[in-house]
Amino acid sequence: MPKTTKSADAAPPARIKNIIELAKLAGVSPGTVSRALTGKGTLSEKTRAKVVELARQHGFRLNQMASRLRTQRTGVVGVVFPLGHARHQHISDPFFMTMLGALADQLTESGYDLMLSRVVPGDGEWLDRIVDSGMLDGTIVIGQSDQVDTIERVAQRYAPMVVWGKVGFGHCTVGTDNAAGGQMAAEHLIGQGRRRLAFLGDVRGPEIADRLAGARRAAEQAADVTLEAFEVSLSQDDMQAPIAGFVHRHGGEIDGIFAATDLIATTTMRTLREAGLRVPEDVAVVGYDDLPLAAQADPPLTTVSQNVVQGAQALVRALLGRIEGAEAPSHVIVPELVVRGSA
Amino acid sequence: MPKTTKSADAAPPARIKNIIELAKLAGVSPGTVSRALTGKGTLSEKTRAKVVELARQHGFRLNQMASRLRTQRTGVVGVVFPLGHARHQHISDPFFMTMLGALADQLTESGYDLMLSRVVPGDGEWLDRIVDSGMLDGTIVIGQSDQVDTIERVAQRYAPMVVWGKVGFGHCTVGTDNAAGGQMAAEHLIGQGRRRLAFLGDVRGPEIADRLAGARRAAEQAADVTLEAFEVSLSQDDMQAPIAGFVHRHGGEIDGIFAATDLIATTTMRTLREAGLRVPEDVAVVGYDDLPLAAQADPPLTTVSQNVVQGAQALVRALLGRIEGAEAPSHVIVPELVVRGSA
DNA sequence: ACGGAAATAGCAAAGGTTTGCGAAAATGCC
DNA sequence: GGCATTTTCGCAAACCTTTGCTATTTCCGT
Repeated sequence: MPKTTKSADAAPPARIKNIIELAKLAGVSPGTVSRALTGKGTLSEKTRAKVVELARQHGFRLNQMASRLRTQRTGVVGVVFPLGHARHQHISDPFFMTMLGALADQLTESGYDLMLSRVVPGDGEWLDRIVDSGMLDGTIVIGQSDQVDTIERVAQRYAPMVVWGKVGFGHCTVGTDNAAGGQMAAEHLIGQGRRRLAFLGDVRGPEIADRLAGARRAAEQAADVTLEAFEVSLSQDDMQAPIAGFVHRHGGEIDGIFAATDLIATTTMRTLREAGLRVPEDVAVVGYDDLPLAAQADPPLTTVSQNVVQGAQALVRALLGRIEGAEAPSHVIVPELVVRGSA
Repeated sequence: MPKTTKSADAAPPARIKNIIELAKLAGVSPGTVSRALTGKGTLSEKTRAKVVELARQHGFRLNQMASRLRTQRTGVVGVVFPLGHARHQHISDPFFMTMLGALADQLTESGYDLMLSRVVPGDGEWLDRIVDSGMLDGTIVIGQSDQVDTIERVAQRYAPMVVWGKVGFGHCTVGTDNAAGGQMAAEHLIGQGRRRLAFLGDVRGPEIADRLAGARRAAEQAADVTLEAFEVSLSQDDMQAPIAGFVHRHGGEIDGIFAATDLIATTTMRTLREAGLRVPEDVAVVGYDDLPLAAQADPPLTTVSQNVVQGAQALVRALLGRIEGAEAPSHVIVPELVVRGSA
């Protein structure tokens, strides 16, 4: 029977696969190993040190799946991007990616991991599947799309969920005041002397509808200003054609554009330029979101800032509160107009 | 004893919480319920339909945590971004975000969920903790940073892991030929008549070091071309100061810049412009990555494309192969120079 | 209607950890 | 040293599902 040498870091004899094997090795019970490794419960310092050291030597780590099953707590927050309308919108959509980055920074700092869950739109059960998966301590939904009913229904019975989007539904929401933001955008265009405005976007999402409503209000309050809305998909792949069509048919008639998102705005600016129209001289353009790409655009895009970082903070704070069982209220972020070169 | 009415969709009497309760309700055994709901094993169509219908009525879904514990298969792939050097680099780094978006699209299409795991750099155990968490079927590491040793060690014992970065280590890697890309960038600058070149980046990551090496090779092959390297952090927060210092001290001397990343390139262009230097007339700038922001920059950035989408495809394909137990080899992507306005 | 083959479903162990309860051991005090 | 108190640790149930094995039922052909 070969004696294991005691030389430091000799190859560990065999890989320990669970708490029971380690317990046997340490001469204690599995429960004690658990207490030593999780730091919960009370244990003598000597025993704890022995177990921890043994675990280190053998590279043993607790099986998370089992812990989580037992404790009913996962340390994972799900982030979902419903694609009700705009089916082609990818997860790589710039707004979602920006929000996701901010959320990831916030969540990891709070000790949570982040899971991007697959969303199969089409049936009304997608959100139920996610929240009932048993994998998540909480869920963050980015954007209501045309799924308000589903979200509302699930929120009835599932507390740890926070939604980014239009505030005012039954579920806990964080978002900017889209109507106010839309109004600011239109008022800025009007203040620059623009009189024939166009709105580009897809109003099936309630946030977008509010932006248009705000802009309408501004247009009505001003004298001799017209505002016409054109349907443009929010998805990068599908917006090209309607924008080209719009520029082709109406490019010469209008002098101010309010785009529902920065992505629509920058794409439109490029299309306008290709059509020989100058921004902002011939047509002024205002976007919405203030993504990093807005500042990088040429000319730099004037846009309504949603302040994504602040939004992510508010989302995470509200969600953590709800996970603890608190009654986190909805939260409205005041939008802010960022004036750059495009209008 | 109240009899439950049979009216369609009457409020479900009580929430079913596990397979056992449902089994009791259906008058079958738990095992049968499992077979009915997972579709595995063999079962009469009648029994299956009855159980599935009952589950639907009560909104019951299997507890994923328990299934996963039992089957030892999670359907989740971890994505990690090691921050060895460049501690301040956030998860919201544009390259990482772009890659993450492409990976998310790929993985969700293959039926996997994606988990962003928290990385506490500092000790050599961060990767062990992630792969041993028992939560993941596989792991994708984005960038080697200065953690090659750790990655190498873990790869020895943990097969389902694929790394984005420099190809040529022991672990399975997908990445562009950084030396070739660096050479292309420098050759382009030289071809434009530039003679006094600067490289901006942090060579502690092997990918970046290769880019510099490739550029060096190009400079040496040309007559009377100088190339000097300056250390600039890859992190958005920390690159400002060194770039400003570089422009201040050397802005007038050099006529061509090869930036290690698009982010460094665009930041440098902005700083140059603020210093009164014109791009590309006074100084030509070439980036690396070809992120979306490169096309949006002003002037549009000439850069070496890493083709992130193709890279994500290759990563996912290799990983899925390895999860199945296959021997997926490393894969080199040929970089491509994208000439735009900046050089 | 009967024998045998095939289909169906139940039983119970396994997957690995956590934790309330109680027993044993250690400590403190006189 | 003896008793009361506190600390420490083991036991076993619980978390919920999956699956190999086997017993039972169904079906088919004759």
